[in-house]
Amino acid sequence: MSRQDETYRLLSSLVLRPSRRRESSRRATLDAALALLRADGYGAMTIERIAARAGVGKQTIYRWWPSKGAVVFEALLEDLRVSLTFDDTGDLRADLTTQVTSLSRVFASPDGRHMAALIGGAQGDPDLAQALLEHWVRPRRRYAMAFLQQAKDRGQLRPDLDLEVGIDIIWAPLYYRLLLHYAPLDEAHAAAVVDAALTGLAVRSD
Amino acid sequence: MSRQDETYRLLSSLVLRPSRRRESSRRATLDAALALLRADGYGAMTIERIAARAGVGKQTIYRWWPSKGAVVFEALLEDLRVSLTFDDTGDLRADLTTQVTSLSRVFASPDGRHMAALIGGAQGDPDLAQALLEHWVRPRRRYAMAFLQQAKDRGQLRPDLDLEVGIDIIWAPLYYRLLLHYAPLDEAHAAAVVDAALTGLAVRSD
Amino acid sequence: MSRQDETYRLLSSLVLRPSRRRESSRRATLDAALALLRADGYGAMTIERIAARAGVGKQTIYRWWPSKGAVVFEALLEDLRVSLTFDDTGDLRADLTTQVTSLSRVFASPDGRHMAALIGGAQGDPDLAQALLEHWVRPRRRYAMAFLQQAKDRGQLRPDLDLEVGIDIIWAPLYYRLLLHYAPLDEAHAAAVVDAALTGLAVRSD
Amino acid sequence: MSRQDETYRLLSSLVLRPSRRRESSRRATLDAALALLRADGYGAMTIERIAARAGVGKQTIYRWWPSKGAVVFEALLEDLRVSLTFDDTGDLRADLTTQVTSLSRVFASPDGRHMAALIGGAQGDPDLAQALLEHWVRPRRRYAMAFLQQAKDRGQLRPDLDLEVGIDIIWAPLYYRLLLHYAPLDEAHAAAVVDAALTGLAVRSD
DNA sequence: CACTAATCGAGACGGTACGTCTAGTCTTAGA
DNA sequence: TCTAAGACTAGACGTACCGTCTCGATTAGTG
Repeated sequence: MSRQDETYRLLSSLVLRPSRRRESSRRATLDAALALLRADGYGAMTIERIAARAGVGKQTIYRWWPSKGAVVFEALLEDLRVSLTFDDTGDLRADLTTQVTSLSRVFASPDGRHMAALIGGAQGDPDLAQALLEHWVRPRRRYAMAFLQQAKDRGQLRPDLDLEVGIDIIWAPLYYRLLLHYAPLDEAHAAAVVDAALTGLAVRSD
Repeated sequence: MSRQDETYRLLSSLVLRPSRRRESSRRATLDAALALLRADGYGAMTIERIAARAGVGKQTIYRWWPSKGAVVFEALLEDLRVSLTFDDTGDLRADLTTQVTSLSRVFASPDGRHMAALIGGAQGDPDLAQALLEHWVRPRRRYAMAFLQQAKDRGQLRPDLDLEVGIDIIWAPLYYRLLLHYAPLDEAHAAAVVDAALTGLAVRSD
Repeated sequence: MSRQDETYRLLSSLVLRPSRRRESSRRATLDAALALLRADGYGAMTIERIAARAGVGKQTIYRWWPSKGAVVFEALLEDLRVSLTFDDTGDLRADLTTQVTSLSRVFASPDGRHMAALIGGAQGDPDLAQALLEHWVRPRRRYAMAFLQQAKDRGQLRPDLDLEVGIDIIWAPLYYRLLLHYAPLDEAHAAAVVDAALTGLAVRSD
Repeated sequence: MSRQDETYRLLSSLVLRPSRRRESSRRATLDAALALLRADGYGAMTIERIAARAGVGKQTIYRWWPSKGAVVFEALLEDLRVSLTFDDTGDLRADLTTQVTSLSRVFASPDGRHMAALIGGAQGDPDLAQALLEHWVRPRRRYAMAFLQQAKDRGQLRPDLDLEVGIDIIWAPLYYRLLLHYAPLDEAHAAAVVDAALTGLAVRSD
């Protein structure tokens, strides 16, 4: 390849980006990925099989996604459409419980296992980890942060509270149970977590 | 052979079972696994390489461990020796902070990445998941439970508190940060989590 | 995809089949097989080692040959190029002796051991047996048959003779000595066999 | 071990040789070998399986036989008991035909495939080759030689005939057909071979 | 008749190769 | 030019046997 070709290619990929990417191949790939995920589970999937089922060349997948996890995550995310937004009724405890319960239900469903597998896969796949952070973790925390900030502004939360830590305390237990299989995820647990987080474990010393 | 002999033979083969497992092979395998883990990371390891480095037949590994993850976990656990026990000075907040900080330090160290990889691997490896639950999660929670129960008995915790939920709220954030890579694990975070969990997020309504 | 397209696709895959087999891999495989055969002998060879020496993936070998024996036989046959054709000088005894001696020399050479190993291997490898029959036994017998038929037409052979049996009697002793290691193969033996076969063992009763 | 001990040991092993070999183990091994040969064929057998079926330690087999082939050959030979002796009625052609047909029948039976497998195995197993030569080939040829010598003495065979070559010509075709699978072995073929060998292929030139 | 050493069954061991699978790259024909 | 198809190198998978090596538990023959 000549120097000029190279330059052109670089420019076009960054700037012009005609993006001859064929939408039909993208769709077929994601559909196949989702179908295989639901049928066989994350571990049993391979890029080879996704390509075969999608009627798409392997190269086409490697061209547009950095790893198996990235394909599967995109497919699952597109399908999952878990609500990000909070109802803000003013009843802090109720609104939080609604939100936490909603995620808990997803985690308890078959798709919960797939999320777990993806988080698991991300431990050895930086691209997937990146995608997960960007398209799952950060948006969720952003909305939660806004919600809690409003509650704080209304004086419903301790004024000295670090909201990042608050989010950790409320949501981390769901991920813990999802990934450690210590005990099942259910609505009672979700509600109890919100309750304990808001009230605190310690007796009131004042 | 007499009937009695036969019975004896059967019993001895089932019950006494001298288990001719050779300790030297076990040691070599675990040492090799640990060395490779530290050198290349969990993802880059293979049973083949563990066997080669240990100077052990692959079959010998497959004979005694159900999966790569199980070998690595046993090796890491043996080496880690993270303290399980709590100092119980009576100062609940201080004791919890000490304990949580200690685990946080492990998670922040290189071995934290290995623990993350193992928890990740457990999502697709039931044997590893089982081992993790049995030899990591449950013992830790058992000690934490005893500790919190004593605090509760002393009247330091809310009498209506579900201690399982309490443990979740205190420790889950560490696993969350370990696995989701949202933000680094450090001592300040550990202390803030303990603090928020004990005090609660909400303003005191009374 | 239209119905016609589908039909075309099916037909082209079955009939046209461009066979994208890469000649360079075929060559490297056969060369490596021959080199290993000559160096270590048939028994000590493995598909693994052929692949390694050829710089070829194992799968590529398994894709195109049904067994180790089939690869080795193809390699040896390509290299051996034993003459099939007969000089037909009209002197039946001399021509046969020339031909039998020629094969006897091959059998007495190092390649003879390899042929023996291949015939041995064919006893438990139907694919190799098939290849041996198709590319060694049958062509040889076809030429021998044509030669003997001409001699018979010229009145040099008994008119009631079953030529298949005639071929057996002349050539089988070479295979017998090759495989049973009863006594060495040499030119004197080859000539004696031709002589005895033509003349017969019995005294002439007329 | 002292020098004297060593000497004693050597002597006793060579001379006294109490041979504590347990006949029951030998029997069980050979029976198991034969059963597996008949059930699965030579290629599918392993020393491991023979030992397991015989209820015998692998070491015991390795102690007394040099290779799988040697065990199987001993087992088959013990069971086969093909007649070695010739009826000598004076009718040379008839007696030979009887004998050749008898071996042809064995080769055409399932045990023929096993003999073929053993001859095949002998190509890569010197111990088996040795056993085959000693206990199959040589005894057979010895008897044939004696028989043909008598015929020669009676003036039924050409006085200048090399009897080794004569034996080759008569019996080799059976081995050829057994091992090359060119055409089936049947009684007609056996008779035709004897006939052609005795009479010769060529027209009588005198 | 007890002793003692070879033999036995069992099966773990270090190895090697098997045949399969998938990764990720490369080649080719066709749209 | 980009795609699908799929062949390619590479190498791990988990299994099967190899032949060697303990390990106690039988056996014989000997002392």
